[in-house]
Amino acid sequence: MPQQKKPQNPSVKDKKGTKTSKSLIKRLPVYLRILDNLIRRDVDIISSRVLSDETGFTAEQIRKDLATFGAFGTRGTGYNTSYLREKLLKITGLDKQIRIVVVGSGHLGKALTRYNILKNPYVEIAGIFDANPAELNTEILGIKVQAMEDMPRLIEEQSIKVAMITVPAEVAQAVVDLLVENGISAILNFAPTKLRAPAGVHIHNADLTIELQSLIYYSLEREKE
Amino acid sequence: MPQQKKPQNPSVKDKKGTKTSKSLIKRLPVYLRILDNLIRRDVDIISSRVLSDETGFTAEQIRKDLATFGAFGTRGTGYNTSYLREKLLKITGLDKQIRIVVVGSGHLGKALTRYNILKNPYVEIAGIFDANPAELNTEILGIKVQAMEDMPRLIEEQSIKVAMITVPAEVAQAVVDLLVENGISAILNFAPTKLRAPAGVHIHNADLTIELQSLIYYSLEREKE
DNA sequence: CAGTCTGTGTTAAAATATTAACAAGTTTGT
DNA sequence: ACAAACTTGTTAATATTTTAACACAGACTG
Ligand SMILES: NC(=O)c1ccc[n+]([C@@H]2O[C@H](COP(=O)([O-])OP(=O)(O)OC[C@H]3O[C@@H](n4cnc5c(N)ncnc54)[C@H](O)[C@@H]3O)[C@@H](O)[C@H]2O)c1
Ligand SMILES: NC(=O)c1ccc[n+]([C@@H]2O[C@H](COP(=O)([O-])OP(=O)(O)OC[C@H]3O[C@@H](n4cnc5c(N)ncnc54)[C@H](O)[C@@H]3O)[C@@H](O)[C@H]2O)c1
Repeated sequence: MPQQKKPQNPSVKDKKGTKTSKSLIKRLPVYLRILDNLIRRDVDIISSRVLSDETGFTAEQIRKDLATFGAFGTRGTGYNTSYLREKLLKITGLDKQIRIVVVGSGHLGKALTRYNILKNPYVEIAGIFDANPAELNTEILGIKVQAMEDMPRLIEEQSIKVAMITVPAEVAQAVVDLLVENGISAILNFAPTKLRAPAGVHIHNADLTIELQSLIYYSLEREKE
Repeated sequence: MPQQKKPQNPSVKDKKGTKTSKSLIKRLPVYLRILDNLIRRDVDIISSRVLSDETGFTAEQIRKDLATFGAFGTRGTGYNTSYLREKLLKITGLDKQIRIVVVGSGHLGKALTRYNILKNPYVEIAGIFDANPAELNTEILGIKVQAMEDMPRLIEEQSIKVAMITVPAEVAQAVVDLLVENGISAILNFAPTKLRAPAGVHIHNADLTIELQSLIYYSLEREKE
C-alpha cells in the first residue's frame, strides 16, 4: 500500500511566520502559572533569570519563547508581570473562559472535575457524564452527573469544543466518536489507548502510566553508575 | 554569578554508546502495553508496520527505537511478541517488581493508588501516607493510609526508591525533602510546582493542567484557519 | 548628559530527534 | 535451488529544539 506523502508537521505559525513548537506551547501555561503567583505576591517586574529559577527552564529559552510572539519586555529591566500575563492569556486562548465537559465520572473523572472547579480559574466544567445509571445525579461540588443521552444537547447549546475523557480504555474510542459527532474538536484523553479522530480534531494523551514507567527507567539507571 | 558549565544532558547510553533520548524512553512503555495486549490475544509475530498502526508512531521510528538496544526482530518476518516484551521489560527495568509509595491520600492519590493496584502489574503500592489524621486507617482496596511518621521505616525496610506525590503544591517541596532524606531517588510529582532535589534524584512532573491548557491553545488555533 | 550597567531580543551555532533510503536477511512459492 | 515478496537494521539526510553569543535599548549614576 503506497502511503501518500505525509503532510508536514501541523505546527502553527506566529505573526512573523516562524513556527511555534509543541514544546513551546507546553511551556506557556507554566509561565502563566508563575505569573499568577507573582502577581498575587505583588511582584511587578520579573527578569528571565528569575523566571528561570521559578520554572526550571533556562533564561535564554524563556526569552526566546516570549520573543516568538512579540517584544513584551523592557531591555535592562525585565517583564511587567501583569502585562506579560495579559499577553500570554491572549496567546493561549485562556483570556476567554473555556467550557469543557468530562466523560466518565469514575475516580479520576471526579478528581479532575473537583480539581478544575476549585483550582483552575481558566476553565469551567459545563457538565460531567457517565454511562453507569448508578452514577447519575451523584454530585461533584454541586454539579450533577448526567446520562450520556443528555450530552449532545448540552454540547450544542453551549457550543462546547473541549472534552476530557476518563472512561475505561475499551470504550474510549466509542466515546471519542460520539463526542466528535456532536461537535467536540479537542479531547484530553486519560485512557491508556491510541485514539483515532478525523483531521482537525485534536487529541492529547495524558498517560500517567507512561510517566511512572519511564521514571522507573531513570531510577534504575542511576544505580548502575 | 558566573554559572559553571552545564554538564551535558544526563541522558544515558546504551550498549553501543549511542545516546538514548528521553522521547525514546517514553515510547518504550507504549510498546510494552501494546505487546501485552497482543500476547493476550495470542499474536506471536508483529511487524513494525502493524505496531505503527497500534501506537501512532511511524514504523521507521519504531524500528529505530528498538534497534537502539539490539536486534530483536527477524528480517522478512517481524518481531516475536513475547521475546520483544522480555527485552523491553529488561530495558525499562520493569522485569523486577517495583515497590512505590504514595504521599497524599486525597482524591488524586486515592485514584492513582486504586488504579495501580488494579491495573498496573509492573508496580506494587507498598504504602500510602497522609498528614491529615482524618485520613489515617481509611482503606484503599485493603491498603491502609498511614501517618507520615511511619513512612521512613517502611521505605527503609523495603528499600523503596520510587514515590508518587499528590499533596497540595504548598507542601510539595517539604514532602520531597523528607522523601529524599529517607532514601527515595525517583519522584513522580502531580503538584503544579517546580521542585528541587539533589543531583541524582529524578523528579518527573505529571502536570495535568498543562495538558489541558495546551490542548485549549490548539483547539482555538483550528478555528482561525 | 555622557557613561555604565542590566537584561531583552535577535541571530548564529550546536545538539536532538525524526524521516527517509536502502542494503541485508528470511520466508514463500515454484 | 532460485526468484519474488517482505521486513528489519543501519546509515544518511532533514527537521526541530536548545544553547549560546552579542548587539541594542532603557535605566541609573554621578
Ligand atoms: N485512576 C487513575 O489514577 C488512572 C491512572 C491512569 C490511567 N487511568 C485511566 O483513566 C480512565 C478512568 O480511570 P478511573 O480510575 O477513573 O476508572 P473508573 O472505573 O473509576 O471510572 C470509569 C468510569 O467510566 C464510566 N464509563 C464506562 N463506560 C462508559 C461509557 N461507554 N460512556 C461513559 N462512561 C462510561 C464508568 O461508569 C466509570 O464511572 C481509565 O481509562 C484508566 O485506565 C486512570
Ligand atoms: N485532583 C486532580 O485532578 C488534580 C489535577 C491536577 C493537579 N492536581 C494536584 O495534585 C495534588 C493533589 O490533588 P488532590 O485533588 O488529590 O488534592 P486533595 O486536597 O484531595 O489531596 C491532598 C492530600 O494531601 C494531604 N496532605 C496535605 N499536606 C500534607 C503533608 N504535608 N504531608 C502529607 N500529606 C499532606 C491532605 O491531607 C490531602 O489528603 C495537588 O497538588 C493538586 O494541585 C490534582
